[in-house]
This record gives sequence, C-alpha cells and structure tokens, in this order.
Amino acid sequence: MADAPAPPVAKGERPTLKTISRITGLAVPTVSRALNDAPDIGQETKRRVRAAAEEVGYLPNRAGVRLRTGRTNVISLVLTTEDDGMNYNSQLISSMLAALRGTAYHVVVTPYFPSDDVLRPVEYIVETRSADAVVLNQITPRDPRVAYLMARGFPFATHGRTEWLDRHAYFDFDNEAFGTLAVEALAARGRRNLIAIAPPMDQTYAMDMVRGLTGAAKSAGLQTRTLADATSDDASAVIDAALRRAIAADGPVIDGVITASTNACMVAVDAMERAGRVTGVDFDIVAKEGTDFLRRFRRPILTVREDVRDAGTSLAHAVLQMLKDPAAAPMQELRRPRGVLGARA
Amino acid sequence: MADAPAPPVAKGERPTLKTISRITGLAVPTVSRALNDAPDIGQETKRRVRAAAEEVGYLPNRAGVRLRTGRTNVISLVLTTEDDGMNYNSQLISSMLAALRGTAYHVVVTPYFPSDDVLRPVEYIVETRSADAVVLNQITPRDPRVAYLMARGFPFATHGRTEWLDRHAYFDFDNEAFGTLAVEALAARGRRNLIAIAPPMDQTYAMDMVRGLTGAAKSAGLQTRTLADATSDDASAVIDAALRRAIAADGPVIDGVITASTNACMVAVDAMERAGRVTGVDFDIVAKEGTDFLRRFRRPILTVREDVRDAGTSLAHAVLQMLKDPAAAPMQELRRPRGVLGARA
DNA sequence: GAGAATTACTAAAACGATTTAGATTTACGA
DNA sequence: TCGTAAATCTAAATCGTTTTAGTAATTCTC
Repeated sequence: MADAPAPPVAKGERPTLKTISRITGLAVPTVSRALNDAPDIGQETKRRVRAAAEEVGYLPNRAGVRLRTGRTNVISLVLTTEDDGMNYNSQLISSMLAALRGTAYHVVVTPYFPSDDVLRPVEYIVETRSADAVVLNQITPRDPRVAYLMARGFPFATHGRTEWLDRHAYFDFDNEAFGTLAVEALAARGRRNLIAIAPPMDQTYAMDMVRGLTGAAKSAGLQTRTLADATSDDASAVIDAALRRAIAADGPVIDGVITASTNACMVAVDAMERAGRVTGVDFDIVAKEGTDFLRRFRRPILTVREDVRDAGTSLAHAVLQMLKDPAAAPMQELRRPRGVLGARA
Repeated sequence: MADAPAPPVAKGERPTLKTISRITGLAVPTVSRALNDAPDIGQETKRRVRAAAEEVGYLPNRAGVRLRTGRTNVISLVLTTEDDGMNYNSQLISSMLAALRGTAYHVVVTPYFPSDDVLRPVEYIVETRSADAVVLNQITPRDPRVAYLMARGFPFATHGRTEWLDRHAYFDFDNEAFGTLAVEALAARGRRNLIAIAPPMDQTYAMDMVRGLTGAAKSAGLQTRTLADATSDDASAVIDAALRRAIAADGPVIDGVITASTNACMVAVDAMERAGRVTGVDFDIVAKEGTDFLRRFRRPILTVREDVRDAGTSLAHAVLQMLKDPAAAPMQELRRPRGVLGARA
C-alpha cells in the first residue's frame, strides 16, 4: 500500500493534461501535442513536458481520448459461451494478452450466445464503435461476420480461413496437411479402414481436414469416411453413441481413427476398448491436441501438436499492425503441423 | 448485411441525445433525464422520449458516460497469463459473461504476468479507474490485492477466501470439506497411507484442503502427508518427478492419493502405474475436477465435482449487487462438494 | 530592410453525456 | 387576488482530450 512518493503537485486527483499544463506553464493543447510528438512543438518543450508527465505519472484518460478521437484502445475477442473442449479460449486469450503487453490495448471478451444471431455481437461492436478491431474464430467459408466486417471496412483478424482468402488477415492451422499426415501415419502402420471424427462441417477447417483425409486415402488406396451424427465438438455422450453405432455396423472393421480434439480422442479410445479393441494393436488413433494431455493417457496414441497460443500471438500482431498501418497488406499465416508424434507405450 | 429499416432521422451517424432532442423538440438534458427516469420529468414526456430512443436505436455513448460520470461499465477480471491446468479461466469467463448478459457491463481481462508485482494490475485499474469492479482469484490469506482494494474502498469480489472473511464478497469451494471427504472415502476402502498433491501452499484453499485432510486422517487414525517439491499447479514433469521420489522412498507403501486437479490426477495415475501399482487395486485416488474428463480415463478414479461456472455466476452477481447497492452486505458463498463419485471401471 | 516563410505556441471548439442552477408555467392556499 | 409551492422544462458548465484556426516571434529571401 505504498503511496506515490509525495507527488509534486499535491492533489489526490489523477493527473490530467491540465495538471501538466499548470506545472509547465504551457497551454493544455501544447502539452497534448508535445506528448503526441507533434512536429510543431519545440524539442526543449517536448522534453520538459515529458519530464513533467513522467513525474506526476500521467496516463491519458481513456474516456477523454475515446470521446474525442473515437479510438477505443480496445480489441474485442468474440467467443461463444459454450464449453470449449480443452483449453482453447483460455489459451487464445492469454496469448493475445501477452502479445498486447506494453501496448495501450485492452481486451474485451464479447460473448456470442448460441441462441443469438451470429451477427449480433459483431454488429453491436461496429455500430457502437466499442472496439478498434475484432478477432473472430470458428470461421465458415462465407462467414457472414467476415462479410459484414469487410463491407464496413472494420479492422479484424480471424482464426480460420474464409473463401475470401486474400482479403483479410487470418491465422490458421493447415488442417488439410493434418488430414494428409494422419492418413499417411495410419497407412504406414498398415491400417486400411479409417474413420474420422471431424469438426462441424460448416467450419472451414473441418472441410480442409476432410479434403486432406480423402486425398491421402485415395493416394494410399484405402477406405476413409467421416463419423455420422457426431462432430468432435459434440458432448462426449453424443460422440460415444455415434461411435458405438459405427463400430457395431456391418462392413470392414475399423482399424484407424482420426480426431481433431483431445476429448473426442479420449471418447474414441474408450469406445473402441469397450468394444474389445486394443489401442495400438487392433487399431491406431491419430489426434490433434494443443496440450500434452494425451501423453498421460498411457495409450500408444499418435498425436499432432497444435499450439493455440501461436494463434493468439499471431492474431494480436495482425490487428496491431492493421491499426498501426491500415494500408498495409493483411497479415496471413498458415501454420503447418510439424509431424506425427508416436506416443510412448 | 441488412440495413436498418430506413431510420426516420436520415443520418449515417450514430444517434445521440442530440438526435432525440431534435426529434422530440426537447432539450438534450431533458432527454437525458427522461431516459434516466428522473423524477422531474413528466410521464408523457418520458414516454415520447423513450419511443424516439427506441425508434432510432439509441444506445448511450460509453465514452461520454464514462467521461462525465466516471462509471466505466466495465468489470475487470484479473488473471494470470500462465496456463491453467484445465479449463478454469475459460469457464470462469464464459460463466461471468453469461451472468452479465443483458446488463451494460463489459468484461475486460486484465493480465497478471508472473514477473510483475502482484499489485500492479489492480493498482492500475484503481488509479486509472478503468473498471467499476474487479474480480480476483488465486487468493492468499492476506492477499495484498484484497488489502489494497479494501483500503481504497474499491468494489471487488474474490474466488477464494482471505482471513478478512466478513469484509468482502467472495465465492469459494469448501476445500476443507473436500479434504475430509477424500480421506473418508479412501479410509472406507481400507487405504491407510495417503499422499496429497496439494495446490501451492500460499493459497488459502490449499491450506483449507490440507486442514480437512489432516483432521479427517487423525479421526480415522491413518497416515497422511503432502507431496514435497511439487504442487498440483506445477508442470506434469515436475509432479511426476516428485511423485517418483515419494514412491521410491522408504517407509510405508502409499495406497491412497488425493489431488485437487485433473492434470495432477493423470500424472499420479501414470506414475503409480509405471511403478507397477494398479489403480483401484493397489491404491485408490481421489481427484477434484470441473469437467467429466477423468471418466474417459478408464480407471476407477474417485472424483469430486466442482463446477467453476458456479464461481463465475456467483462472482458476477456479487459485483452486480455491489454496484447496484454499495451499502448492502457483500455476497458470500461457500459451495460444499456434493460427495465422492466412484468412477466406473 | 520589407515582405514572405517558418517556427512555436495559444484560443476556441468539439466529442456525448450528466449535473447544477435557474426559468417558466400551473395549481394552491389564505 | 396575490404570493408560494409544485411540476416541468431549459441554459450553462463540465468531464479530458484533440483538432482547427489563428497569433506572435523569428528567420529567410532578394
């Protein structure tokens, strides 16, 4: 609870430009322009003003700046309030915060409720100008939010790609490559009959992943299909039920599973083992995961690493660059998976 | 991209009080007071003003309100940028957002970097008045942030308790009860030699948990101790190493493990099994978890449910009530665990 | 050495809201 | 019937910042 060391201008109040104006004897606008390094302010004056600002611990009043300029110094992260399987939201937020450290930007998390119109949060932000930029995820190929933001010329970056590839900033993991890698890894282990628990198929990355899967399967000359009636985002019970049906169905016996989430992987291993299939013996499973959680599962699971924090860092930099230089080309990054890790037995 | 249906006052601009003033022919302050339901505005006038506001889709400019009143309509959630084991942050945020739905409050996540002074984020918020209230977690008994906020009279609520129990709003899970339940469950299964992987011992809830453990152990006349050199918040490798040392050490053989986190539980099961001990046979383990993740682990793990979303909901309500009626007694809630769930085999 | 250009600052206005003080109208009491 | 109170509205000021326009002093140009 140490107080500030006897502020020279004794006032319990927070210092404003007026405070510095009084200290230096300069007019308020001069102080403002000096702090903003305007060209028509003398070097010596700038030095004096900055010293005074430093001394009293001046920080610009955000409401004042915002009211006058319209700049909010806020970046809005639009997220669903639904459970995310693993740590996705948490990691995205904390990595964005880390990347924004030292800047004037705050992060506001704007909820998107499943019952709402998808556009609502984004419209709200744009109409009330409550942020300088928006970060979106769970992107569909013709995402209406992206279309809206592009039409309005509002700065944004997405985790995931649309079909308007060259027109906005994005970060994405290369899910087609993941699909390819996964199939190849299973093929190399002699697996011939694969099933994938894909993300919801309206999402771009789900389509990418499936494209990778089917392409690689065709090349390798083996069977692959997507689990019906469940996605990797569904609740465990739903995935479990769908898998049970698939396992019990007639036809060639499943000997390879591909999943895009940790949770789906655990459910799948569980379901297969309950059906009497031994992991690593009767079948293999490839899972994409952000943590090293599956390693603790004590099964020979094949994993592909995907660090969500990379997304947060990249997206934060993308919007920062955008706000600094609106004319610059949008930052776009496609992160390729490094390879398939064989879990220890 | 549907436009608003022909706004009666044709202007691309966002409506302000001035817009409504023009429509109704009333002065701006009158409009303001009408919308704020001031006593000196006539009923008919209020009706007219509200109708006009509705019609043009008026939403108060946050910067204007904030500048004039000092109210920010922001609730700050102070979180570390470190990884949280499971979904803690994510669930806390989304449940808070859900509870704040329909209010004017935004949630700003304020990062706390491990290298910083603990007080820094909170000081920043108070000094720059960048939020109306703060929510804190990872509370220590004499948490300096809590002391600071109490001294400043700044509204806040904590997830976790301090030693200043009656003086601030909090939500907490009853970790002493958890400790007691856990020991009793293990004792009932004939386990005599327990080890606990506790949270960092500076945290209040860790101390609570250990108090519960030792109390129940004494009553049941059995051995219990806390794992040295590692806490449930540590990285998997650290916990693993510490556990290996404990398992290899001389003395009575460990036949019961208690852990406060999903991750620590997985690590513990892993370590024990690598040492040749079979879960549910040679030893039992009790874990507290917020998800139903461990059920998929296919081990007879005993779990105690703890829904983080309860914390977020309760804390949001606590600060809302505080902001509405500063004089009211702070909301305090201690959530007891419902019992120990035996995992299926 | 006079006019033009440059430098370095100040005055006034504005962003959108609320608050305080004051004005006008109507109703009321004696 | 007149002063007073009550009801309802308006005018002006203010929060802290930035912008636009303008002023004064200095330097340059030929």
